Amino acid sequence: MPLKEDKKIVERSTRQQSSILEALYGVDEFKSAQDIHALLSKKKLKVGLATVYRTLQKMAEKEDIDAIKSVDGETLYRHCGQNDGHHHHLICSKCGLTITVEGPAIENWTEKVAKENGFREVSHKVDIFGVCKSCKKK
Amino acid sequence: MPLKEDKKIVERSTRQQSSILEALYGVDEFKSAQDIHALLSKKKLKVGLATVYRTLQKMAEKEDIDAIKSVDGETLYRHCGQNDGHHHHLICSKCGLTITVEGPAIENWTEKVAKENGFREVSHKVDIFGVCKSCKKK
DNA sequence: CTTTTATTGATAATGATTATAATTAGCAAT
DNA sequence: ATTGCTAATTATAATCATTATCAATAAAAG
Ligand SMILES: [Mn+2]
Ligand SMILES: [Mn+2]
Ligand SMILES: [Zn+2]
Ligand SMILES: [Zn+2]
Repeated sequence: MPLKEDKKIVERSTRQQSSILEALYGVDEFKSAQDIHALLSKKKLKVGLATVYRTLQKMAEKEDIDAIKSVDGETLYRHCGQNDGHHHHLICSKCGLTITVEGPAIENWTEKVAKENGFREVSHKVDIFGVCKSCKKK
Repeated sequence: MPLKEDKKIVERSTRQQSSILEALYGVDEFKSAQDIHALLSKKKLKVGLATVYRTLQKMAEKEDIDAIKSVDGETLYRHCGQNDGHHHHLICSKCGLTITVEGPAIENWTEKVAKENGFREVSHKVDIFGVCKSCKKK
């Protein structure tokens, strides 16, 4: 008789996951789990809050979406269509307008600083918050 | 009779504030409000938790101490003796070892990126997390 | 269809931070 | 030394985002 088979982790696709994905892809600002949940509710799509949290985290881990922490500690997610690799953000703290930026300059700098100090497995998070031009006018 | 005098906001010094200050100056790692509160309790110094929170925030606003957000969202404070101006940190996520670093490179970069995109009142927070040399050995 | 178990979701629990409101205590003037 | 003003403190309740539970549901495989 065969011993316990290797557990193979099966991925299952669900309507909930699709809904969440779709909702996030529909906006191009950073949104919190709560935001997305509210957004789905408004569309009469019933998805549990816990599921929204779980799904967004999982997608962020897989790097399918970007995650940042707002100034007041909330985790925000965003789908960054045009950009696959490592990058950073310039975010308007008034309206949420987000611009994706790349920077060999900082990449090199953090690398260098870390190396000089004998650090390994370094990660950095560089997000710039400010007020965009159109918000400045008001 | 004199009308109401200009309200002068008086700063009052208290034993609580001194205790908190002292506690923070005694360590050179980033500590949370809760950490400091526990630390004071251990020393039989009774200071309300709310007071610790308030005092640390106020000191951070005044730039007397540095504040960062840990990966899991906690606000951490540290007294950075040798450095007054704007700077960043290289932090060991295992042991908390913190190295203060300055970087004209990123300063210029963020400035440039912001300007190019018409952003104003920008602020950035660049903290590098990694594993220090001695932690790597273990 | 049946089995397996990943996934969901209602809800309770957590945990950091903040608000409240009554009490305490600097400090300048008397 | 005493008083008055009000900043500061503190115990406590309230918030609020996020996580843990765990029974119920439903993909995917056979
Ligand atoms: Mn980078
Ligand atoms: Mn800087
Ligand atoms: Zn804006
Ligand atoms: Zn270390």
